[in-house]
Amino acid sequence: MLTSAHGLHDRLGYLLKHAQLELTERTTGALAPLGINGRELAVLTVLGAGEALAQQQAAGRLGIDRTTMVDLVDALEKKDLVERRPDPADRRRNLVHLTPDGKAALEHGERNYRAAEGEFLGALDETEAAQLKELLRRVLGIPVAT
Amino acid sequence: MLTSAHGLHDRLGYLLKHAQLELTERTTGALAPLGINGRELAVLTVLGAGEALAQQQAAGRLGIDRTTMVDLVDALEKKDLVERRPDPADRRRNLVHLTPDGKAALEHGERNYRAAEGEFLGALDETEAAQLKELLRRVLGIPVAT
DNA sequence: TATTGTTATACTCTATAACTATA
DNA sequence: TATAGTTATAGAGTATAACAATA
Repeated sequence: MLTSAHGLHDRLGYLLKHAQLELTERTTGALAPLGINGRELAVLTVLGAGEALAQQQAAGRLGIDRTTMVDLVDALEKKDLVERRPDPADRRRNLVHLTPDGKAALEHGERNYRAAEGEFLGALDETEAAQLKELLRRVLGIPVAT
Repeated sequence: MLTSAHGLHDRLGYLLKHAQLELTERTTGALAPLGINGRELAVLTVLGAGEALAQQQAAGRLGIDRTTMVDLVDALEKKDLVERRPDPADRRRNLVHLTPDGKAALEHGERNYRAAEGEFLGALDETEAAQLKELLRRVLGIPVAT
């Protein structure tokens, strides 16, 4: 049984699953002092990237469902990190704005997230870490940022 | 807004999540004709690696809970792919054996899984694909197979 | 008619606590 | 007392279907 677990450890599904589990654990811990989790930081990130987005636009960028977005925005609004405002141009839409607290949570969260990710990638040097991300982006068909 | 989604696409959590989602979709489709999914193939893999394992041993290798393993073995047993046999040396334990059908499902499933994984990694050449896996193994602290 | 947000509902994966039978 | 398996239950995260308001 020389290659006992080889079948498992050569499987990309296993590697991705356990990488995600461990990374989530680390980032959740790093964000807990801010009262948010990784999913919420991701929402704040897309909302803070440019002008305010409607819920469905934000959901699209995150690759989640619009019904899932409702609860996420609910939670962030309850913490006063975002604010729903009806779009004057199309009153079916809620434009979701970051509050000052939300902008602060985004900034601090971003820093804490980066630190946690860096620790998770501790076994790799910076070139290798960048390489890992680049390979994943290429697999997913995400164009290289210029 | 040149780097519009940069904040997201540079985040390992986002990349891992979406890689796993797409890979799961592909492998699920590739295994569906065999009547199993990726998790079940993983169980068959650890059970087929050497001598029969108790449920809790198999759960440990997969990194899942023993209570989760119960339902997985239930499902596989219902499909006649595995068989629970009390361990004569310790009758609290169930040794889970692959049936002939289970061995066939493992072999065919392994082939289909590899094919699906290969398609998912289609944007990479073989060296890069191996590199991606190796980087993930190092991050997870999985020793290199010799 | 079509779309945005919402609600209700359900399904998957997971874990915790309590039970049973064995040790 | 401790452990393997089981059961009941509950919590995330997700999606589908149906509804109200608006386009």
